[in-house]
Amino acid sequence: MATMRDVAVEASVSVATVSACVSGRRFVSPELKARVERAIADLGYQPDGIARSLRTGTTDLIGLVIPDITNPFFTEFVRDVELLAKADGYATILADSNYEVATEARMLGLLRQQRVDGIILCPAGERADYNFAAWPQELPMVIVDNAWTDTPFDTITLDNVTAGADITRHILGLGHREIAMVAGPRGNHTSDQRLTGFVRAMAEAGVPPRLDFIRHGDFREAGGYAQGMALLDLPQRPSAIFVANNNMLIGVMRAIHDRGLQAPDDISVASIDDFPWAGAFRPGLTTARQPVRLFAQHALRLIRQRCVEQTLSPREQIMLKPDLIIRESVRRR
Amino acid sequence: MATMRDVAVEASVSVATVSACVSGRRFVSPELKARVERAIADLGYQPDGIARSLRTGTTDLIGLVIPDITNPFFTEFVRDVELLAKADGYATILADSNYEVATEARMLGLLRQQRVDGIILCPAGERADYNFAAWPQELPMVIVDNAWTDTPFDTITLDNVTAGADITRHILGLGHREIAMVAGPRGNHTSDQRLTGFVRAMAEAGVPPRLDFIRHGDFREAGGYAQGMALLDLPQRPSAIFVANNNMLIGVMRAIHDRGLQAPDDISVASIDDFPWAGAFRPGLTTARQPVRLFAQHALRLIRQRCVEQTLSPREQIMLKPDLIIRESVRRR
DNA sequence: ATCGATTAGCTAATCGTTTCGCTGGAGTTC
DNA sequence: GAACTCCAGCGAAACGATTAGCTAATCGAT
Repeated sequence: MATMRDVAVEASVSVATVSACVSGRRFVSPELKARVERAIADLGYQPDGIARSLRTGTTDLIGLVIPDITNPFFTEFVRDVELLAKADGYATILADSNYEVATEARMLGLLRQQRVDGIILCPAGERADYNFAAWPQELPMVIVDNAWTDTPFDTITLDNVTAGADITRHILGLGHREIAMVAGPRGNHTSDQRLTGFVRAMAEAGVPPRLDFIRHGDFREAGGYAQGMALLDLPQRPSAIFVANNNMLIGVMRAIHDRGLQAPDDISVASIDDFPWAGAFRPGLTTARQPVRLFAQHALRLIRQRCVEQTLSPREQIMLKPDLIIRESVRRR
Repeated sequence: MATMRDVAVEASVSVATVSACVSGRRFVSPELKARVERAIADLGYQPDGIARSLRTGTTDLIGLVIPDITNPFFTEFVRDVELLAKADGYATILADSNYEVATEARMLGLLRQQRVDGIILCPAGERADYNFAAWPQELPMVIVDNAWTDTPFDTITLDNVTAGADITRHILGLGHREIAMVAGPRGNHTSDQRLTGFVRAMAEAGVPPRLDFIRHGDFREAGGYAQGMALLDLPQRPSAIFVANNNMLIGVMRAIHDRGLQAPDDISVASIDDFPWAGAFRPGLTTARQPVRLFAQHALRLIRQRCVEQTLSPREQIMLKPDLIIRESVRRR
């Protein structure tokens, strides 16, 4: 590989001048510039990003840590982040924590070592698991999606209470009273909020939810399947199921299928998180869609801001509203 | 941030000794080791990966370039690559080319600048668009999925002809004769191969395919929808449609839905590429599944191999068989 | 005692950039 | 024409690790 020194020799100038040409930060006379550019082309020179990073202290890399890229919400989020980052001249290091807090911690450490310019974290677990007192304050991090309120970091979340309440009100509005919920893991912040929304909307309607209609899954398909099965096998099964996320929804749909039932004829279904083909199959699924693109935009804006700003502005806690997308999976009762 | 020098001062040893402790490559007496470790803990020191990389010439980073992360095949592939890479101590830089050859080229250049240890490329376009003569031979690259045969690189692909033929034979075997195909873009290698398999199987069965039953989409949902619509609106519509990939399948399903038809009652459907919830909806979709995990394993094995090996072993061209997954979307005729 | 082998730990060079601060010639002002 | 200011271009010092090569201490063998 040709280095800047090689180019300098070839063009009979100093390395400083080559650097000036490449970066364009200093004026170089047209004559020398032409010589340097020729030499660069002749040698096929490409600047070494590592050396540059060492000197400048900036890598143009951002770290993106998510719990499960297979979940369409995160797939979409990764796509949007990568797209916008690229447009800003950043590359993205992707790390999938597989919902394991230990893995997540390892990856955060690794990103720190790689000297990324900023980190976007969609946490796998709960507050108690983290020790952010020791976090280097020159490394901006923004927490997206599953954020608790008392971190020192910027956060971006869905208004999960509203999302849960909106879906529940929609189901209630179509005449259902026997409504079950497949929530996420007990103690998970996001799950708790969505459950709160459900309970609140039910209370408003004067329909206290039955305890055995509230079940906790794992935010993955298997959990949805298991909890869906449990609900369907109840002596008196619900007339509608509200599922707390997309993957568990898939599991619930499979359970309904396996019990020889049809949605929405035999049982109605709705969930939080939209996905690209939620409308492509029968039944088209009614969902509360998260504004994923906005999540990505805010996250990158915050990182850029924190990277350049001198005086620390107060942290932002952004909470965005869901969009209710009504398709066919909840039927009037 | 504390540097190695700070640690050295704190522990009253030389930087060389600190380095020896951290890397474990040299023996250090227990006494000094303890002092160094104390200092590291006290200062919260973390080694600087950038500086290390500059010196050692290795970044423990691999680049992964794909055309569309939203496509479940690539989502799964990204997940597998990242998972296996992580286990090997590599981090993954993700780049989505959005099926644009120019973007892809930009990202390849960027990865080169970042001095990644290896690149896994799922090409967006065709051979003609690339100039790999100038590729630095110390940077291993393996081409996955949409690979042409005359590159200097290792390649890993599905046996696309077999996949196309398998699906077609399955449809033929259930009594269909009026079979249409929604292929990918004209001139795309993968698409051409799948089409070849289709034509070959039809010819074997003595059923020459009708020309207006062969249509070219864009490997994305919109194209599938458009071509599906065109097929459904034909005066004599086919009894079965073979779709060349998953995303176009979604589009075709939507077209069938929008025309008030049902699969497989009114029309049968099958495709290449499985996806996680292909079986979760009605109808469960019959597909030829690509062995994604194997793709990832081979790709990483090849990169590791090329990174350490002294003498250049001949390039490998790996071609793997699909798994036919029969569900309900093709009905006996 | 002396020599050589062994070894823990240190000094300093190195990786390839960026950038501070200097130099020397050209242009401007009296 | 002396005294100034400019400014293009250069030399050399960072950045923070790794590591080759050296030093000095220890030990055993002669």
